[in-house]
Amino acid sequence: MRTLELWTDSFHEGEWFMHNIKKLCGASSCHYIHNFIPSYTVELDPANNIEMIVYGSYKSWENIPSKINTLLEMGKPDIILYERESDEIILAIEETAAVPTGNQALQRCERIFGSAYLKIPFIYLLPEYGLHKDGNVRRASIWPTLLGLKLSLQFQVPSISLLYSDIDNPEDYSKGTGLDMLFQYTYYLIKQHLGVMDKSEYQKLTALTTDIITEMCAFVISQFDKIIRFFPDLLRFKKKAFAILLAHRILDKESKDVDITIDKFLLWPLTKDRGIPAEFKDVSLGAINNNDFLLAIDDCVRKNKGYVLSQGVGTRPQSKKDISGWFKIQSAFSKQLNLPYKKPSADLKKTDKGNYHITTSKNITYLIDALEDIDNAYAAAFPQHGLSLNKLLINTAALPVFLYICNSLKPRRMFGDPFTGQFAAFANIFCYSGTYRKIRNAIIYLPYQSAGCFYDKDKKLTRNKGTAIYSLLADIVICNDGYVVSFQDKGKLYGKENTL
DNA sequence: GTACGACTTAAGGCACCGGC
DNA sequence: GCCGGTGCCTTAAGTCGTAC
Repeated sequence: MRTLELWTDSFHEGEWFMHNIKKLCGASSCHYIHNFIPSYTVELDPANNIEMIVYGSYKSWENIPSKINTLLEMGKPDIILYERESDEIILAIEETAAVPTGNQALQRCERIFGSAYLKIPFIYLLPEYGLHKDGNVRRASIWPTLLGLKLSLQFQVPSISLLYSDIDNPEDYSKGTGLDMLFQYTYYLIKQHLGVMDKSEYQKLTALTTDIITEMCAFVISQFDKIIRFFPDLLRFKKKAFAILLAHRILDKESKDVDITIDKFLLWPLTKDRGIPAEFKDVSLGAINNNDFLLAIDDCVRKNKGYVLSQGVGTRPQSKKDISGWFKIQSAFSKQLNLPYKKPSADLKKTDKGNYHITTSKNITYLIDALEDIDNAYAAAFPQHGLSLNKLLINTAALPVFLYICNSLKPRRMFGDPFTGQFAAFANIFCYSGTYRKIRNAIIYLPYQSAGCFYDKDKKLTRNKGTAIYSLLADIVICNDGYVVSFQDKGKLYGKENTL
């Protein structure tokens, strides 16, 4: 009898998984190892029994397999299904009831990316409709679904998002197709992994995969215009042939693709190639708090050298007391590296309620046609360093740029949720082609974060979820006062001192 | 044009946990 | 006990459509 291990954040999630997967199987029984570790024997089909052991709370165990540890470095999925005998992760699952508001909808995307990057199948189960605290219903974001489709194509591994609930029953598991599809798909993946899948079941798996992709595409088509002003690949998303092709690519890794347009999947064009459509004309530019670098980037957009995608912008003001405390800690981080810390030259703008805006640029995502324009803006705003971004990024200097801004002031906050997930989603979607060919530079700008936040007391790059993701997806990070951490150069710090 | 309110965004709060 | 990292969730304030 083969034994599978269920690694979860809590026993509760393990029990939830077993409760649902058992429904698709024959007889089952449960006993407890050492009186507390649940071990199920499940009749997968009349010819195959399997044992499933539930390990709750990842960090409580000493024998955690190294493959699971590697996956956890890029974010913690709720459930990981693993077989020790073959040392293979069969599947990772993320399950949430969170209402999709703002960047929260993107906060789990680094897990989606991490799994696909490690060629591990991933299923994300989330509500299509959620009840917001204001009493109104919100519909899910398109970004996790877009990311899943792109990753499935790039890494030839299932990365799917499944939706539950409906508009009249927000957050209700029993509505919609998501929950049923999750466990049906899981059941097939287990059988496929164990090599006990017959031909008719493989056909059913193919049909199910095609259905899931069709639903993911349909969801994006019905929802994109609520979230972005422009969507680049609509025709493909409407074609059933694409769902069939992608299902085939995911399930039959030996197959040679015949569709040479895969590389152009979801390609975000240059302004100079497509011009500025009318819907971009009224886009909101400008800064709340003055920032020379970002004002120059806004100018690029005004001159048709790039565009922004956000629809509506947000600001999250903070109290004066918190702000001054965080500035002190940021300064201390800079001091550790003997760097200056530069506060904004003018006072932060005050809100009606007496808080202060920390927002610089109102948009946090820019797609800029040429690195040269970013380089010019950088050189004008931070002349003291004498740095050329064109030279720093010499291997990718010909590529356009995705610029991500995080105005977070609280030290090291940007390494955690929701920022890491948001960056991971955008960096993959904007900066890599359908065959995972790099097509844009990914540049992060953190106006308030000291470069010192990136290093420990021994001046080594800190190891956390943020730096793990940046190492894979970011080219450079521009920190406070223009100091640059280069992830093309293993986290080396650049500035006028040219130190680390 | 402006007032309103439904809706979106972007930031930290906070609970939990592990190391010291 | 405190402190820092992580991850789920809350919320200040801006946006934008609509009605007058």
